[in-house]
Order: sequence, then structure tokens, then C-alpha cells
Amino acid sequence: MKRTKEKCPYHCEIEAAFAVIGGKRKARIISHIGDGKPRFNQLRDILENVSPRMLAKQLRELEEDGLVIRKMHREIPPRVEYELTKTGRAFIPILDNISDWVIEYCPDAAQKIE
Amino acid sequence: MKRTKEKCPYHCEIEAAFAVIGGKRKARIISHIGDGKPRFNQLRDILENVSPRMLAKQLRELEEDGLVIRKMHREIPPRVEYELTKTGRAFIPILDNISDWVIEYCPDAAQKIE
DNA sequence: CAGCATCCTAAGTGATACTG
DNA sequence: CAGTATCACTTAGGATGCTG
Repeated sequence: MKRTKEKCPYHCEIEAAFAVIGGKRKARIISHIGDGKPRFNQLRDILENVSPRMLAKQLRELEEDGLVIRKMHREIPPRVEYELTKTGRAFIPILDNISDWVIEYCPDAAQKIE
Repeated sequence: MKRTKEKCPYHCEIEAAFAVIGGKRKARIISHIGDGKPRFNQLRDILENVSPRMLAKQLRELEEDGLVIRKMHREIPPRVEYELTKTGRAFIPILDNISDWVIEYCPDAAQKIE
């Protein structure tokens, strides 16, 4: 989804929202961070087939948009945990609704899960 | 969002759902079709800066996924109206929740509306 | 009017190698 | 471990012109 630094790039709330959560795998990332406090490579394992470059980018954007906090522990080897902010946690129920919707109303897509 | 014809391309419900509604402008299209029964060029006017090629593509995908019905009236000049299916209508409350969420929790993005 | 066909560019994404 | 850097590639998206 397009992310921009223009002053008024959005025509409506929905467009603004999807600029924040519509990126590839962003919804899944939010969902998994909500489950625990995963570390970088744990997220990579869960998501599968994500290059470190892409995961880092998505996480950085989610952090900029205030959904995710990056907690860096100064240890050797370094340990970084991700967790949701209040904003991120407020989005979890919506993700649950979306999951329910696809199961109930989109049998074709639901069948392609797993 | 990636659309695929593979047999089991999705890891979870959220990924499946975003394959259906995550395309650029798809959420906005659903929302506007829910408001009335817009014609092709009415949708173009509302969305602004959409090439006919792209709008047609998004509409066709939404139709394939069972969210939208294309009603063709055999007149001269031709008239086509789009409306929501039950599946599409069931998604409207979720879009409303998303709008509320961005207003309440994402002030930076909300400020860029209009 | 409601598209489709064609061409083209720009942005997104992946793979791999490397570093503090 | 948690990322960057670089390069190559795929895809999305726009512009334009044409048609039933």
C-alpha cells in the first residue's frame, strides 16, 4: 500500500488506515506480535520466506506509525523484542473480525489456507 | 496484495483475507459500492486518478471473489452498475471499525486525510 | 459508456553476502 | 543475533488509443 510523506495524500479514513496496515504481511506481523514478544528471527521463522530486508522494513514502518515498539536489550549476542503499543493492541479485535469474515463468507479463499 | 491460483498459498486467515480485500483501492471501492450502485465512470470520478485499466481489474477481482455483482443493462449507450453481494455487505461493518480505529489511534495518518 | 490492448516506467520484493 | 548493503528481478501501476 502506498506510503507517502505528502501533506494530505488520503481521500478518506479507509485509505489512511490501509497505508498503515495494508503493507505486505503487516497484518500478520501485528497478529503475531500480539501473541507474544517475538524476536526478529522468530518472526522470520513464523512468517516463512521473508528476507531480513523486508521484515526489517515492515517493522520499521509499523514502529514509525506507532503500532509496534522495538525493545533492544544490550546483551551479547544482541536481543531485540517486538511488542504492540496501545494502538497496535486496539487493532487486534479488527483482525479477529477479518479472520471470522473470511471463514464465514469467503469459502474459496478460506480453502486455500495451509 | 498477492493474488495467486496456487492450491494452498495462505498461512492463515488474515493472509487469505488480505488477498481478497487488500488490493490498492479495493477497500475504498467496496465502501463506495456500499453507498449506492455506482456506475463505472462514477467510481472513476470518486476514486480520482484511477486508470480505467486498473479500476476494471480491481472490480473484476472483487467480482471473482464474490464481493461485488456487475449488473449490465443492455441499453445504448451501455450502462453498468456495481453492487455488493452478501459477502461484500458483511465487510462494511469491518471497514467502519477500521475507519474508527485510524481516527482514534493514528492521529498522524488521520491528519493527512483530504 | 464501459471497458480492453499495448507499451512503458517505477516501485516492491527476493537472494545473497556482509557487519556491529 | 539482528540487522544493512547491493544487485537483480518481478509486478503493479500509469498513459494512451481503440472498440462494441
